[in-house]
Amino acid sequence: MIGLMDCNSFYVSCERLFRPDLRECPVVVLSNNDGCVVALSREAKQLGIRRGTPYFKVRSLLISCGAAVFSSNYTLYQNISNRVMAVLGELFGEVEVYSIDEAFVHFPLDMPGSVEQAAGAAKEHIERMVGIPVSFGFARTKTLAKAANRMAKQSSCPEGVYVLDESREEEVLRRFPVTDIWGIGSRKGRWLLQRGVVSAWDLRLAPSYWIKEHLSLVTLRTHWELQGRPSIGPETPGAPRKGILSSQGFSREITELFPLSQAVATYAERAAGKLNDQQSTAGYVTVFVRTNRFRHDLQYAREVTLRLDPPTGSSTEIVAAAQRGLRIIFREGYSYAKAGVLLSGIDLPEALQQNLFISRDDRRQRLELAVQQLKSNYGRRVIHTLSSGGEHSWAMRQEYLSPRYTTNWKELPMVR
DNA sequence: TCTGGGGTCCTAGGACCC
DNA sequence: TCTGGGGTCCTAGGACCC
Repeated sequence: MIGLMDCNSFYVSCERLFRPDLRECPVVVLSNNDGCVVALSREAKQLGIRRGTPYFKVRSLLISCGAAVFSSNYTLYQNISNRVMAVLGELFGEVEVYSIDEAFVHFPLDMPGSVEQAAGAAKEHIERMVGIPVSFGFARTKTLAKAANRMAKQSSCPEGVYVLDESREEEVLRRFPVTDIWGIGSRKGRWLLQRGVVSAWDLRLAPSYWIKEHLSLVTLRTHWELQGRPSIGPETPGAPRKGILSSQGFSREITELFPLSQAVATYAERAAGKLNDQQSTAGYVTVFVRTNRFRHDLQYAREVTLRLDPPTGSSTEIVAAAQRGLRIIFREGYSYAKAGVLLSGIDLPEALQQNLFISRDDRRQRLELAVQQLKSNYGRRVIHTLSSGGEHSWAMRQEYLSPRYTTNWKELPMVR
């Protein structure tokens, strides 16, 4: 059987780990720029707040209820996630990490006891070793395991473990809304509802040719998975990214070229850093800028893609290209709210097509290497291009950031 | 005042080939 | 009068995921 482990309200649980005083209290975690609510504790859900709600709309409600509010602290969450996955790996062997708070596991045939017992023990062990509450759903396929996991999170399942045996599939899927199935989003969900496909069981019974014709191969796989035929393979572990995006909204709108180009340089450098981490080169740089999409006046959004020939991993070349791009799309007279840099055409250097007409500058390569070395030893911001430096008055808002308890010597939790 | 960021895969359609 | 059939590769955009 395939199992899906999912951390309960993961970001909230990470914050609570170091703030046990918040265990009973409503807690929310905000997106970048403290924009939207992206994680909620059970108590916060009971206040009627939904994931994705803009913070400014619920701020007064949260304050009046004595809720704790946090900015996203990804450094902390990623570190806690690594710990959860490591413990999971000790218990189940191979783990397919699907997201920061989810992983698929297999129940090994030689494991003693029932699936329920093993998952229950694993849940307890993770909570004891790392301190994060998790849920397990087991079933014949990934899609069914996802559904089982959802069952495990319901109040009717206090153990937090749900094993969806084949014999129980019909009973469970008949009550399972089609719109809650993994792979059915809002668009397909609406389309299916209009045609009387209401439950997961309905989708399982629908004719395959009808699904293939009107929906897609992806939905056909979902349909097979609901029938118990595994159709979604494993993700390749450690596969290099095919596109690398760094973008961010500004904490205040920008009208001048200079701060905008500073921001674009910063994002380009961040993207180049991720590119270097996977030791690849990029063939294209896309730069985009846009005004506040929630405003009705003076909308402007444009992007441009420049070719890097030959492909490069050099942060200085990538920054320079991004700034060239910005000068092409920048227009005076607008208030910019967001910019971003996307790297694509990504390849490993071995696969690199050598450009016969341009010889690589050896000194520049040595410089790149030295810069990378410094960054990996002393942190990403220890050295940066001049164009990304200076004061970032537009920098992300993070008013409620918790300390990086587990990854920074200066921010270790104190026990008094 | 204030509305996230980062990915993946698939499909359709165009350009091009024989 | 009559205008094939089969491919590949690339890109943009859509839908979905967390």
